[in-house]
Amino acid sequence: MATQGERRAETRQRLLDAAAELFAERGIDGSSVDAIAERAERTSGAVYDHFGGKDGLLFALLESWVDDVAVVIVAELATATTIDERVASLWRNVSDPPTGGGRWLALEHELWSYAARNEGARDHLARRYRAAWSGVDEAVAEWAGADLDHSAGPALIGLLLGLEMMRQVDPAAVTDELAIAALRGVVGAMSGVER
Amino acid sequence: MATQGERRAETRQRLLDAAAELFAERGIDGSSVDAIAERAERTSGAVYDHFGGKDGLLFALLESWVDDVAVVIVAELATATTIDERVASLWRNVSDPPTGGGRWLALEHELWSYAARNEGARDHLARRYRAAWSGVDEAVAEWAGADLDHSAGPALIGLLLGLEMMRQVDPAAVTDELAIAALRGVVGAMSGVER
DNA sequence: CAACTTACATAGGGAGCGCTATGTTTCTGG
DNA sequence: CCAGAAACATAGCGCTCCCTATGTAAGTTG
Repeated sequence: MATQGERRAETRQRLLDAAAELFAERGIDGSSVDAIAERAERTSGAVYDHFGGKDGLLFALLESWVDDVAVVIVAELATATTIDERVASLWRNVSDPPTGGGRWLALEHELWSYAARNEGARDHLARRYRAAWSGVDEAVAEWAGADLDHSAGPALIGLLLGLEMMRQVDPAAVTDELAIAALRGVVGAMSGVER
Repeated sequence: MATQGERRAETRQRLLDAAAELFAERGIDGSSVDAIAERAERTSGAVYDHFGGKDGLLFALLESWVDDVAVVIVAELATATTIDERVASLWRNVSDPPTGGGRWLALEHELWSYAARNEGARDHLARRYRAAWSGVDEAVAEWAGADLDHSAGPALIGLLLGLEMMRQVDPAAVTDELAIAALRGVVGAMSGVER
């Protein structure tokens, strides 16, 4: 048999995966602790022992999952050389993300809605986004080879999210070319290369 | 006494207003029918008589509320003359909307999450956004005085939504100047005026 | 003004929820 | 090998939710 530590680690991961799936599918409020435990092939007792409750599970999910995605994106960005390639890389990671099986945006929406009503979740979300902004700012400043007129982070991340939302409504309406053109337009506007 | 028609109309509006407030505050799942009715100073019986249930109330809310906002935005857009003014007008209507008391985005998020799990709501949302896109496309083509390289609707609406999301995380990070610069960048990229 | 209808209120059933208290099995340290 | 702890399972309490069935008062119609 496995050690207790191994058993515990696997149960933890199973619960996190199950929660991510169910939150995206049915919403946070729509996912009962029992349903999450059942999908993880455990029972609710395990959830309470590991995370103390539904909120604890949500916060733990937020931590683990964001770290995973950030690593992949940064790695792929480093291989691109032109601005178009970099922007395309960003867009690809949003429109066809490496993890989460396309339910990424659904979960993100759930977290937003939840954060709007929960201070702890709000702080979590704010930290995540501020970190992402400053990462983007550094990268864009480097590409542009100059200081920025405006912070590019909020505008670029916002556009990425907004484009993906629109693509969700109608995939045909947001082609890759359109997305890349729009993203390039914002990069240009923030770095002041035009006009 | 008022006529039955008047009574009915007022109850309907009270219920819609109460639902919009509560959905934004506590989420759709977090708002019970009884709580909505109580805020409207009615009882749950009135909700079921008027809308047949929670879903019916949500759909009715969607119809009425979108129409209201669209009218205001189109009217204000008509008074602007330069592209910057028009873009600023769009942004102002998103960042400081005429109705809903700032809870606009919270309700929008709720609807998105709900639509992800409900086909009827998904169709509603798609219709709304497609209408908004084509409206924006027509307007931008007219401003630019030329055909567009890409459909500007999805990119512009997406950026507006995304910027407002970022502003929600940190109001100081998304100044009006930044938002307008980014929006202008996208308009330029879609109409192909640069490069 | 009586019969009818409309508009909403009231009461409660049935189901599901989060969480706690406690039981059972598996591992670990001496 | 055996106490004790750790990891999870089980049972059930108290609450809330959506919805239906039914009651009642006000308005409408002939």
